[in-house]
Amino acid sequence: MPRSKFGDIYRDLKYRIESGEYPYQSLVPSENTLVAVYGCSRNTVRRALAGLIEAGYVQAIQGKGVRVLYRPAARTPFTLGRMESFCETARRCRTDYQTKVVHFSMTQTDGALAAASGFPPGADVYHVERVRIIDGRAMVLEVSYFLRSVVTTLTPEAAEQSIYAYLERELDIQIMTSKRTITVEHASPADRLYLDMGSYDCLAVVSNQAFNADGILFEYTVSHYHPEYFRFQDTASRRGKKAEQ
Amino acid sequence: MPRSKFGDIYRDLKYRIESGEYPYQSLVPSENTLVAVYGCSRNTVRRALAGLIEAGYVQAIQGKGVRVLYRPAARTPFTLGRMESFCETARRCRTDYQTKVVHFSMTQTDGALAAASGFPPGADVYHVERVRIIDGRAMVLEVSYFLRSVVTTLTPEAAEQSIYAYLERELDIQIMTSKRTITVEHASPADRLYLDMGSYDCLAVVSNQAFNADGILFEYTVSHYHPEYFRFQDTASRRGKKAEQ
DNA sequence: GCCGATTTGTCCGTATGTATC
DNA sequence: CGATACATACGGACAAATCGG
Repeated sequence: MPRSKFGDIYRDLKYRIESGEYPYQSLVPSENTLVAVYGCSRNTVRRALAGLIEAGYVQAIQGKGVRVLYRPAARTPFTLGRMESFCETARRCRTDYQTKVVHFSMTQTDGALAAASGFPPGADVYHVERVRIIDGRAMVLEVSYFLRSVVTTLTPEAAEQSIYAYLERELDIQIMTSKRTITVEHASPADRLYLDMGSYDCLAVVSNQAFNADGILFEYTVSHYHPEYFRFQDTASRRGKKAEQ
Repeated sequence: MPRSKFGDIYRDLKYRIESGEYPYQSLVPSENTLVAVYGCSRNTVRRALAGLIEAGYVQAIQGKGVRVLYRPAARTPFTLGRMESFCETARRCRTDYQTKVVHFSMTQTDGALAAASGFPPGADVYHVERVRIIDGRAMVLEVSYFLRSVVTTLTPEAAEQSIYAYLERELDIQIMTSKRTITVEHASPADRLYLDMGSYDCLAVVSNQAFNADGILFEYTVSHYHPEYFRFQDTASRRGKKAEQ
């Protein structure tokens, strides 16, 4: 279901760039040309281009054109980026994976958890701990808390599959905003218990806060990644000089 | 120098949010109200709001309003985010720091470096290695390559200070786009030689490609961060459904 | 160096659709 | 249902940067 015209144009241009029709360092057709091609206003074309800029696919150069910065990745074994869930990432990378629920309970946030998660103190939450197994190796330990006032019902069976698919399909809950913090920490005894750490004594820790369509913080997850299965990509672009201060 | 009206509005709203005038979970004034307040068109207000959404400060809810998601950070000792240089980060965090140039040379890209950096093979580059010392502890090892066809002159003295300030002031080179990849790796002998690794045997590795205003890749830097001084923050928001595929 | 054509950047006004209350 | 609020789209105008003659 093509929801918007600028979204269609965005996807079309993105596809043409990925397929090599607009190669690295070349200029895509000018905005006025695209207006004629797609039969829309210049504003709509510019919104599509803004999306490509944000995705790091192109860069606009005033007076010159829009240059392609995209290059096909030689190999991206397991790249975490933007707003994918673990299951989506695994599917995209065509890896074989499995999920094991090692803890499932209902509890209330205490002071420390409230401070770390951003939930109000004393709130009812589901507490779920899962181990992600990739190609037979336990690679990720995820400790999640879901606010029960939003996520009314949750079962270990749903957690065994994709929780996000369950939330979206059954409870009609979508993640609209996601705030992440990445750090590197010593592996804890729990990490050593559940994960195949091998020669590593550290791991990548991703703390994530998810907000639903109403702007309510409803999920807090801390994911512990084995170093060999952690990779995060990001693109930053300076637009107009807005960024400062 | 306020270059744009939507940039002014963006900064003003951001300041009001940070100062607590629009607290967490509240709704900022409606777009039409802001149009009246700032005396501009709705389009301009929306561009300012789009910036705040991307920064994770607010979230728009159709039919309801724009909700504040920002909360003052309790403790952010050394947060790497968006498009700051090391010196800017250090200044923002008011930490005492120092830079030591441990290598400076001119060379050409070989096959491996060309593949990793994205530079063309055989290109003339400056090769700079620097150690960042924070509060007397060597915490970051940065290995950088600068394309000489863009960065025509570079000296160890400029590298000892802020290279970006030098590039911007002296050579009028600005970073317009920056592509980053974050991984976690074992500490190499060079890391152990230069950094105070303590009990850690891993570090955060940030590979960075920087493009200038012409969309030319001119810098490739691999930064090795001590785990205690690495923190990366990021916000992702789903807008319009554009993100899929 | 100037000028004009091209191209992106900013801004305005308006109309219509959709979701919330 | 109507009022409010955000989402999408169109059109036009002018500024700023680039480039070629």
